[in-house]
Amino acid sequence: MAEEMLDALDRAGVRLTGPRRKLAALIERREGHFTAADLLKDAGRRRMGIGRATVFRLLELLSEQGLVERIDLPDGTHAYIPCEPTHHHHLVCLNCGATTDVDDCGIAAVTREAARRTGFKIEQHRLELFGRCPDCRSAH
Amino acid sequence: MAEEMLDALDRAGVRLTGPRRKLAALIERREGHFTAADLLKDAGRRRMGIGRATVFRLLELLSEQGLVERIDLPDGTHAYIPCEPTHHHHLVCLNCGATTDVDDCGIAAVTREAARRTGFKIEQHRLELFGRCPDCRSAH
DNA sequence: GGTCTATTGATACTCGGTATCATATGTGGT
DNA sequence: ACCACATATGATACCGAGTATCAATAGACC
Repeated sequence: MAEEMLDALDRAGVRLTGPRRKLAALIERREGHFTAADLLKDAGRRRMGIGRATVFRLLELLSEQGLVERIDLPDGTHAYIPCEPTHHHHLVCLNCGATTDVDDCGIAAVTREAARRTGFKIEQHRLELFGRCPDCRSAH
Repeated sequence: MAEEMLDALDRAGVRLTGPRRKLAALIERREGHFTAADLLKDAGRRRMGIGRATVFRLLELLSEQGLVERIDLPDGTHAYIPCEPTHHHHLVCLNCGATTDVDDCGIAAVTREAARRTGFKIEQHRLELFGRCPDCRSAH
């Protein structure tokens, strides 16, 4: 997956620098959602001298490429999650933070219906689902 | 609608103070979404001496009562919109910022399907729709 | 009106994110 | 393998949204 990110960066025509490689590796070993501060802490712990700005810059790049997405958690805070660059929605575990992607699932019909009722022309949507992942459910 | 807010505050057992009344009135005359800074500017223009903290405090109260909701715009910024205290979703005009509420529209089926596919137990969801409102569409 | 607690506004702070800028480093051409 | 030069970097300063603190104020109930 770090490969995937680096490929995407390459395709985007940006340089494959040391900090970017290291950060991609750190993102890879993360599970669930994470914040920029989390990444920075990871980097700091390993004494890679990576600057705050660099972290934000990479997250922005990756999010332009759709490999990472910024979501809004129910408590109002932001987090990033690694994901596939196709349109999809996120399922976030409220307990452990694990995330999964789900594709359409019938949203198209919902937006069509909402458009019909309101007269809006709907151009984008965002759907986020929150709950308990299978692991956290079974761990009673 | 300012009445509605004040009633709700009263019901919530908090005091109906001057600043709260004034801010409720300001929210009422807003159209579409707004930020805390917008409200503060409104208040400043009218030389009501209302503090920053007070604005945030009221928005928090109102959002606990479900009369205002904080949404995440596609550009990543936050905004508040006045709305009904029942569960619903928001339609936001990307052009003028107008908002409407829509209720279920078939989301329940979507979450059920997503739950089936992933094994998650879904407890909350957030759906935001963005597009062009009827007025902005007709204004070619 | 008086009392007492909730609320206020000023101020300082935190935290996520961005702008700036001199320095360092990939990259493509030779 | 080297060079040149644009791109990326990290330090630092900054910004804007939101929160904590706290002495002063003002609702609410008697």
